[in-house]
Amino acid sequence: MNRFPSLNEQMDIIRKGAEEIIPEEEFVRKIEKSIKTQTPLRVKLGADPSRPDLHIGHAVVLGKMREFQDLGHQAILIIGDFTAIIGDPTGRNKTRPALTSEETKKNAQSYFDQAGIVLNREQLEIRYNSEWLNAMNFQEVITLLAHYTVAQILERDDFSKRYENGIPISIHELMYPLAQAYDSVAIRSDIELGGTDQKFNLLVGRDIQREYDQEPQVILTMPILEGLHGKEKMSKSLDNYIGITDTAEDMYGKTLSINDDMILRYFTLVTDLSENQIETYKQTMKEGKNPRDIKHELAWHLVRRYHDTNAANQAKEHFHKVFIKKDVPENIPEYTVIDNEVFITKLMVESGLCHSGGEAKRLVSQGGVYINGDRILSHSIAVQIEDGDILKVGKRKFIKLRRT
RNA sequence: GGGUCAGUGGCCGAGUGGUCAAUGGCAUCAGACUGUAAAUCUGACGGCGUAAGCCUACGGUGGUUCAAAUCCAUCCUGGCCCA
Repeated sequence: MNRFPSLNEQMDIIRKGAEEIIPEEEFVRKIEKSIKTQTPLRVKLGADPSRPDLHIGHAVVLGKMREFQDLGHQAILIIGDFTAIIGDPTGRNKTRPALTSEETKKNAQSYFDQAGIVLNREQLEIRYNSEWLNAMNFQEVITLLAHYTVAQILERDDFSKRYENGIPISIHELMYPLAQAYDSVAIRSDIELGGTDQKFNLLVGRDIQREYDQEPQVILTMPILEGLHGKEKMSKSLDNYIGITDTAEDMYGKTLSINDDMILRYFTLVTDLSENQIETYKQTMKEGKNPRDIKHELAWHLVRRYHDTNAANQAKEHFHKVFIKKDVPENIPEYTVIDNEVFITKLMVESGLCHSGGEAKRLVSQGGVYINGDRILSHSIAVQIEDGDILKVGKRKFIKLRRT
């Protein structure tokens, strides 16, 4: 009785969507050994508690972790509560602000709540890296640092670029990869997952484990998911993301606004469909089916994964109603108007649809404001409001007006 | 410690005494076209005001001047060179 699937079955699942497995032969050997000895592999994933809002870009690597869980391996989520006081410099061109320990704790909880949507919480080992990093004394820190050289650290191109461009690098930032690498030693990880942007940090883990006489971990990198417009990576600050906790309607709608050429990539990286199913979609698209229709399928599957089938159906219906038939959505916020007549710009600001009068004025003169479907033509007029009137600003902001 | 250069709107980056709410690019927003795609085109893009106009902004503070993002002093932050 084997508790693990065969090598080939495992490899097929694990390779899906993965960017790199380094080194792959070593990984195959680990899997073989695991099957032979009936011992689960220890699979490490670091969570950065300084960014508590997860989006489906983060879920790419979480999904891979889940696949390892489903194959019977031991998932270990490292909450980087200690390393958060450094702040991962990856991809940054400036030093990150340090977090207080309270913020970190709060964020860690919220991270866990969201990651739990994708991961199997029952089979998850959660470790805080302050457990061992806080316990190190200065001598132990020196010992760790002595295993690495400045040249090795500066190989990382975001460091070297900053250095060349005269952008400051604090000493403590250089220690980040080593701290993260030490996590691998502390939990004796067999494999560590991460985005391709983590490749350097993950590789340092191998070196350091070797220095501490451990069998080095294998690393598996997942692609970084592009945001909705397909240019930059998905990120909250660029506002091109689909949040794990977004409503079903938002998820559906945002998915529909991605570029056509990202449809298959999204299928592979963010849905739980098999490669065969995805191949079928690829074929139908090749045969000339409107990509729009495939995108609707994608959106449906995405919502189904993060909510459920029912929510997916409702989101689809909602989308058709509001954006295809251009009806007014249900459940829109209400705002109570007191006066008989109000200036349109004032109303837009007071009801929270605009940040300032200037913005409101601009929107009106550009023809983006409607009451009950009629375009408002002048920003300097007062309008009569009836109970139940619908104010629409831009493509998707609605408010229902109430009279007392 | 010494020398030197720099810090401008969400970002990049012009401007070096008045015509500067500050050229230009990116991002963003609205409109047209569509499939809430993409590409393209048009326009907007500090706050308050229906408007005339007023207010706040060019690292901080203080000063010179009728007038400063622009000049001076000082402080903070960073780069580079020398020690």
